[in-house]
Amino acid sequence: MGQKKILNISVDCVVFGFDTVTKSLNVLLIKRYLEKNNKVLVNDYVLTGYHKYEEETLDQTATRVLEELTGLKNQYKKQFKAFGDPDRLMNEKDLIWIKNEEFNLRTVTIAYYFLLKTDDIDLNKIDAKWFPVNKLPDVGFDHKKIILEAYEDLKEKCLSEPIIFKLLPDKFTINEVQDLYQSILCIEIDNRNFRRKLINKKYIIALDEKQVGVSKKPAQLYMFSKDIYDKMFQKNYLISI
Amino acid sequence: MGQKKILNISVDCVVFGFDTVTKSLNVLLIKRYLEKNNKVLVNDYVLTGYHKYEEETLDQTATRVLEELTGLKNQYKKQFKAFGDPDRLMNEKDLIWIKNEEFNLRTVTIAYYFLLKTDDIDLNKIDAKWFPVNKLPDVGFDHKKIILEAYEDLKEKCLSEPIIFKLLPDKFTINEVQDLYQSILCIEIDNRNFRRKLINKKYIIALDEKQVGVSKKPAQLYMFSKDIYDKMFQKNYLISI
DNA sequence: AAAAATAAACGTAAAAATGACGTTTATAAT
DNA sequence: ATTATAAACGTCATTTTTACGTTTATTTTT
Repeated sequence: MGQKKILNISVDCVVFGFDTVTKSLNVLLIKRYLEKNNKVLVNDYVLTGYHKYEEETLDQTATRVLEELTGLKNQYKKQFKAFGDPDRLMNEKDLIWIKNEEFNLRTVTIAYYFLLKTDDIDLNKIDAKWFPVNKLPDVGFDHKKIILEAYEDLKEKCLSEPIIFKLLPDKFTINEVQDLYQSILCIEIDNRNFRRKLINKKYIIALDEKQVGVSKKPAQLYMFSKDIYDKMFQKNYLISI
Repeated sequence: MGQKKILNISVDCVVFGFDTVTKSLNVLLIKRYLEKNNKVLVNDYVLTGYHKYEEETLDQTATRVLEELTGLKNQYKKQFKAFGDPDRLMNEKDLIWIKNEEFNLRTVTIAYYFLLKTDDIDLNKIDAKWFPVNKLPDVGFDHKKIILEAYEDLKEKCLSEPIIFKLLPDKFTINEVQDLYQSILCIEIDNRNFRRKLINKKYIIALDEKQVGVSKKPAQLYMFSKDIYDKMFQKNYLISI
C-alpha cells in the first residue's frame, strides 16, 4: 500500500459475538505461535490489531483492521480506551515475539470493541477462534486486560443503549434477548417481567413469523426498530446514583 | 528533566469545575496568543496538554499535566477518548502556531477530563480562566470538539455514578447538588422530589452543621460517604433501554 | 389419534419509586 | 415585632418493579 505507518500507535480490536446455542458472549482471538529449534516459544492468543496509518482516522484504522480479518464492514464499533503503559509489551514472551517481527513499537494502542452477529463470520476462512469472555485462553501482550475493560464498558453501555441488538440476528425471540442480557451481566432475570417490559416497548416489533425447525412450541419473532427508537428520543435522564 | 517525549502522542485535559454562585459548569482554558509585526495571528483559548514521556503511563501524563498547571494532585480523572484524525491540527491558525513552536507533531491525543472543586484553584497564580461549558470562547485546535465530547461523557456518567460530588465542596446542601445536576444535564428538577430521593440515600449524611454567612434561612449541610456507597455495592443493573 | 413433555406466553397483586403539587418553618433583614 | 425568602416537609395519584402461579401451543412419544 505504501502508506506511512505511525510506528508507536496502533489500534486493537475486541470482537464480541453471541452464541445463541451455548448462550455465551464470545471474543474472537487470533492464534500466536512461534517455535525455534523444536522449542515452543510462544503459543497463545491475541487480539487483532495493526499500526495506524498517517492518513487514517482512528475509526478508519479500526474498520480496516476488522475488515482485514473478517471481510466485514459497517459493523458497530466503539472506541473505549487507550492503553499506553510503558511496560505493556514487556513480558518475556512478548519481547521474544516482538524481536521476531519487523516493527512492533506499538507503545500506545487505541482499543475498540465491535459487536457483530456470530453467523456473519465464517471461521473456516480465517485464522481466528471464538472464546467465551468468561473463559479466556492464555492471552498474549496486555490483551486480557484490554478484553476485560472492553467487557466492562459493554456491560455499562448495554444498560442505557440498545446496542444488544447488534449481537442478535435481525429476527429474534424475547428469550434470546433475555439470554443475552443474562450472559453479559451475569445475572438472572425473571422471564415474565422481562417479557412484559420488552414487549411494551414500541420499538420492539412483533413479526408475522415464528421460529422454524425448533422441537418445541416455536417462539414469536421480533425485530428492533432503530427508527422508532431514535424518534422517541430516549434520553430519560434517570439519576440512579 | 531529560525525559524522552513520544512526539506524536499527547494528553489533553478538560478540567471541569462548578461555580456554585453562578450555577455554571465551567471549563478551565489557557490563553493562546501570537502576534507578528503588530498583527495578531492567534488569539484564543486551548486545553492544557503535553507530550507523553516514554516512561510514563497515560494516567501519569494526565496527572503531570494537571499538576503543572494547577499544582493539584489526586484529583478525579477519566480518560474518555483518543483523537487522531490526520487533519485535527490542520486549521490555518493552528499551523501558524505549530510552526512557531518547537515540536508539535501531536498527531494523536489521549483526552482526559478532571472533576475538581473550583475553590481549590487560585486563578491569580495561573494563566488560565474558567468558561461556562455552554458559553465557550474561541477555542483552538480541535479542542472545542474534545470539550464537548468530555461533556457528553460526563452527562452520561453522572447518571450512574456519584462523581458529581467531586465537583462540590465536601460539605454541601441538597440544593447545591440539585443545581449541579440541573447545570450539567440542562434540565429542571422538582426540588421536593429530588430532596426526598437524595436524603433517603444512606450514603448522603446529614451533618451537625448549617450554612453560615448566608442572608436567608441557612440550609442543612450534608456529606457524601464513599465508604457507605462502596459497601452497598450499588450495581443495580437497571436495563433502561 | 391420544397422551405426555416442554418451552412459550399470559396474568395478578403487592411494593417501591416517581411525578405533581400545596403548605409550613426557620432565619436574616427590616 | 414584622416581613421577606429560601429551606424543608407532606400527600396523593400514577407508574414501574418485584414476585409469584397458571395456561397455551406445539412437538414428540406412545
